[in-house]
Amino acid sequence: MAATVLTCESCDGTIGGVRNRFPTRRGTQRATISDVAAAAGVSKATVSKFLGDKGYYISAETRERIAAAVRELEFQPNAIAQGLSNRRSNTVGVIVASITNPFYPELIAGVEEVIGESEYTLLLGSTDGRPAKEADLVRSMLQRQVDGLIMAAVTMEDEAVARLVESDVDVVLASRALDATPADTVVIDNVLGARLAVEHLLGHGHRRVAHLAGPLNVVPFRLRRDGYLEALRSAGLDVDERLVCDATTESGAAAAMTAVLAVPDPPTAVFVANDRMAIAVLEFCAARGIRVPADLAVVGFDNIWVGRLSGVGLTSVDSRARAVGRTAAQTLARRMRARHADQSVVAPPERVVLRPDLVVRRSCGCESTENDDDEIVPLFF
Amino acid sequence: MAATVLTCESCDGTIGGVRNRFPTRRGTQRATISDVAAAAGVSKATVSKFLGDKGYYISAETRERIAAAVRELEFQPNAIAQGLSNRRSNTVGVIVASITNPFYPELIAGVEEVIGESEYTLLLGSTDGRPAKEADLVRSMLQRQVDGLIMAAVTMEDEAVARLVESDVDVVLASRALDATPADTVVIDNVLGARLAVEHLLGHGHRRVAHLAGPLNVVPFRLRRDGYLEALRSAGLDVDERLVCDATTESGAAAAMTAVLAVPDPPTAVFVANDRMAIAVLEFCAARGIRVPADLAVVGFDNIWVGRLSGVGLTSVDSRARAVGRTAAQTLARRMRARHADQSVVAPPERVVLRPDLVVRRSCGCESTENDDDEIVPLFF
DNA sequence: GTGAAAGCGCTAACAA
DNA sequence: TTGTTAGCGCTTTCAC
Repeated sequence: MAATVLTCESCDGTIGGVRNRFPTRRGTQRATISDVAAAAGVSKATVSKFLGDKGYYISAETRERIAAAVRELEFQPNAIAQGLSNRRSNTVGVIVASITNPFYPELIAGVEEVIGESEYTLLLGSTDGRPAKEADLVRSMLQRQVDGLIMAAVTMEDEAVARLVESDVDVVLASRALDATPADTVVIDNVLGARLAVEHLLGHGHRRVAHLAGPLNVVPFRLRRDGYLEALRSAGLDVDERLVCDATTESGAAAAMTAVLAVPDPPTAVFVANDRMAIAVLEFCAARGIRVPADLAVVGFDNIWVGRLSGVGLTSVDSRARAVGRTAAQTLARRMRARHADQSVVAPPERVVLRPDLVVRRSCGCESTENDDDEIVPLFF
Repeated sequence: MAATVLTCESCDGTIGGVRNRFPTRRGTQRATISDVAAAAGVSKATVSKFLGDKGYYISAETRERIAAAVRELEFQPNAIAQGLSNRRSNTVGVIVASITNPFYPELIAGVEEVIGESEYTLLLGSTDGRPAKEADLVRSMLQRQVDGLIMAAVTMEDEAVARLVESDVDVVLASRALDATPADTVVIDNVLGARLAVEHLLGHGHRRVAHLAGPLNVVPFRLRRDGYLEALRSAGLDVDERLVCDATTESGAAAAMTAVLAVPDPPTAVFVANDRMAIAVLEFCAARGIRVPADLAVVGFDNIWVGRLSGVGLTSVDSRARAVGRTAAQTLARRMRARHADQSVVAPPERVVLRPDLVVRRSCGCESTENDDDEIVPLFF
């Protein structure tokens, strides 16, 4: 049972003449290491050694007495206090652009897969693509002394990111690399991914391929557009500026598509910079009676799970969210371990580039070749 | 610029005869309140007062000097230290069953919507439906001194939850209510939701309605099954046990459906306990050439966004994930505020029951009536 | 083997 | 208006 502090009427809430800042609080106070020490009849230091089991010698008898006290008082070490003393919080921050875009939960799950095994806990933040919120989150996480930070959403200026990377937290970028500053990075090859997509469409015989881009101040989107351009040029095709546009919302996507399709000699295919937009395009087509892929072939990017549903059948470039998350977490873990063990030798930054794959389904004009791998994942949760 | 600690060769890393535990660390040390105090030529206390701006009087001049020092040193208060001193971490934990089930990100987004405005940060955990992991997460969050906890996944024993609720953290249950112990709770009426679903199917003339249930040790799933049974009974129909079954994975769902459809006088409709499973059923039907809704009408539960895609068209009971998250966060915020302000008066626990709605689309046999509300949400992130 | 003491960075009560 | 001081709960050094 935890130490219960009773409301003590005779007591004036004073300790050594100085008023206690936290007189009597409602409920049950948590036991502290001092309580345990007192109960076991030893010093705090001994209890601490016992708890840390870092190879200190403690007599079997003392050991047993402490264990009993811990059990009795249901003692749980206060991680905040430990953190202050150790100068580490055992906590890693993960900043994503949007928790409701299925890409990110997948990435987070990858991070959890590896971090969850350790003693670390995840501090999560979602920026909704708002740079201000991103800055806020970074600040707040640094103040909370995260030991490491995975940034899967960076709209910040390169320079700000660089400052962060050079600070004394370990940072892994999981969305874009930095040109000037070397930093641990795990990304996919966005240019290649886009080329894969566009080349596939060209392979189907399309010559007028549009591109629905994301906001070009976000690096991966810019790279995807670059890949699109490259693919066209390598095929000896001219780029028609009117076929490249971006949109911000569902209705915006519809408007953009309307505009693109109104161009003389309209596109017969479109490469969309991410699946959420691609799906919006699919919906747009369904509503307008535009047949996919007969009238318009569509390829997306990210390969979120929705795309594989038989009613959707979206061909998409797999951006390996889970693998990115996993790799980023591994890189971070290695980094943190190194810092913990040794304070001077710094390994050079790692830059992992994962290879995206094109997952072919119906929307590009192929027969769905996919051998839909039955997931062994529980469906309830 | 932050205070840089240079590697000082002449210095023996000793302070007052006692060896410093953290000699010289790589990189830039963060400035502390003492650094600021020194730089501004005032005491720590004054700096603290300045930072907290809790209406302490500080001369304009001092104020300016401190501000300058803060700026100069890029001082960021250490939230861990603040937490230790204040006995609060300004952090709230959110435990969900699965981050990759779209229901939960939606709930989390709701929580963020209201918590994000405040100074609190989210500590996130996903249990994957594993009770052991759930227990671990709770422990770890308590050790990290979360000020509040939102539990959107409870497989724990009632009694354990009750102990938690009676502890000195504020807890809001967002998935099930407790029978014995009063506790802040935000849930939807699962029984009603299930009735809505089944009654709708009965309204379509179905008389043989199957139920694909979730694991019945999880309260909401049990309640949904109860609602299913109630609806049948109120309609004067017999319950055929063979039409009620559960499954664990995608292939399991397929097996369950195969079994159910093999029963003599097979069902013409099925009410599925959540959308992930319902979608698995839809996929199953598509693969087998079973037409939905002609051969089999399907209604799910949760109304995850995927259902509204034109290629899916899943009729489903909206479980108001976002609203639940938002409400839970508001309740929690109120609770934490109260605790912060006053330590004795305890408001009675709130129990909010949200009303689920049936969202009608094609899979039940209706013409899709849905007026698909263009979201004004950005599609990129 | 065990304990006393100092200190992690911050806050608040009280004195000046 | 500002400073002194005593913690918050824990870890580690160093002395016993």
